[in-house]
Amino acid sequence: MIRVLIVDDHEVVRQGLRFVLDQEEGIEVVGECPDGDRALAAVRALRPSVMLLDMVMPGMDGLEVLRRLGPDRPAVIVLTSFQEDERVVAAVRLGALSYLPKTTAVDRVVEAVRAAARGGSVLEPGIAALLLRQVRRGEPRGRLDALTPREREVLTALAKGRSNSEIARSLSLGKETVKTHVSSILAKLGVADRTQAAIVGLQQGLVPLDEALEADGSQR
Amino acid sequence: MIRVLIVDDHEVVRQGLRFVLDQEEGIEVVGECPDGDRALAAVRALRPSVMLLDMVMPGMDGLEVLRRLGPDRPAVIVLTSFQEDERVVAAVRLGALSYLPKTTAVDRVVEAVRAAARGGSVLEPGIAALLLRQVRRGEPRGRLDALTPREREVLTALAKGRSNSEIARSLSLGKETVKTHVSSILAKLGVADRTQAAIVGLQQGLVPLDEALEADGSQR
DNA sequence: GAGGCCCTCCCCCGTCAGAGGGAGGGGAAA
DNA sequence: TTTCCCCTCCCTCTGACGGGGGAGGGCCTC
Repeated sequence: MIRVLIVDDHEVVRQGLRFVLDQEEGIEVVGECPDGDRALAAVRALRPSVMLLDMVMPGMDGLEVLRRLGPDRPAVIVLTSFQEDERVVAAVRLGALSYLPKTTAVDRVVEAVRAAARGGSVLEPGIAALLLRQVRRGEPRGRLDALTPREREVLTALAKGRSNSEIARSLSLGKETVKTHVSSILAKLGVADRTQAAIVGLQQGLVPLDEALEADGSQR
Repeated sequence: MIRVLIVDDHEVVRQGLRFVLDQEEGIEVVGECPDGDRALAAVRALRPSVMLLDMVMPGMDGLEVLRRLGPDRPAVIVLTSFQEDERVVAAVRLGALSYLPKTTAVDRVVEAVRAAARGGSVLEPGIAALLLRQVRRGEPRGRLDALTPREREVLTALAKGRSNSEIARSLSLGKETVKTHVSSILAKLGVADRTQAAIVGLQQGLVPLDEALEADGSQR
């Protein structure tokens, strides 16, 4: 029996997936979660063998969930609306077995679930092309891996267009500390200034482009 | 009987919606379409009273469908993944009755369908706030049409991560001139600094995100 | 011709950003 | 324990950035 956990903030999507998967033999949907926090808890509690994971969620997004999964993790299939996203590569690097756009036919989703249970992958043509392009471009070196967690936080804020003192305020730091972090970020990323660092952060999917300037929580 | 047409390129979403709506009394799903062309044909052929319309679709998108609907149109409920989008306003202006994020609970979707059949609207709090904000101030930031051609050129270079003097060199200008252009760009876009301006440029597609840091023309 | 916008360059001036030091505390690994 | 890295804050200093102006020339429209 393949135990599946569905993680998606859209209720219609969860119901649709459950409806489809429950009709399949040998597949059992053991849980649904609308966000990342509950997903991590559900993984520990339910021990699913396969997790269908949405990338875009309020609060903790799919990438963060992937980062925080322990070593004893389920096989992860990422199911998302965005193909052109740089986060495809990031997700694969973080251990996702399959990366399917939501436009995928339901048969393929079922196929991916069965493949994932065996450690296999299902690749849509569009995704395959994107991955190949990334590999070909060489040195995809998820350059963000060199950053410490704190630096990644700072870069996230920086990629949203915030100034040093705004970042300091939002992270409850002195602005000198922020400057220190920014300096090492620039050095590690090999870029010249904060604008270039912001671009790298956006390219690596640290912040979705369309959320980049929206003041989260506080307003500008 | 409320005759519903579902338009969405995601099969899981269509199945989920059909599953939910078919369980409701007085509601009948008369058709599903994966794209805009077939949606327009289905509207003519099936005469639905309510249409659930996705914004993001390959080929003709939701806005275009709204534009091309004749006067004898079904009540339209837009169902999409994007809240922060300026397309919310555009869709409402084009006659959409309700604009629901896909995170909406299924009950609310059913409610919206029944309301739409009577010509009514269902507003999610997030969308309501967005519409109010839009109404309150005419144009938000991000409009590149206010820029002069030269300013757009400068913003393009800026969005690639270049400094003022690099921009000056690449456009054969004095750097004081570049500063003048940058200042009016910041003013017209309503942003605080060059990083935010770069983000706007990237969001507006002035530079494709994956070409942002590549030195233009030559590589690396 | 006069007014308007755009492009170009110039000035001053204050602030911010980034480089290059140092330094203390904590935690993990040797 | 020592060692190393991370996080935090501090200092100085330079140059870039960005907000005020102004000014001349080109082009179009009225």
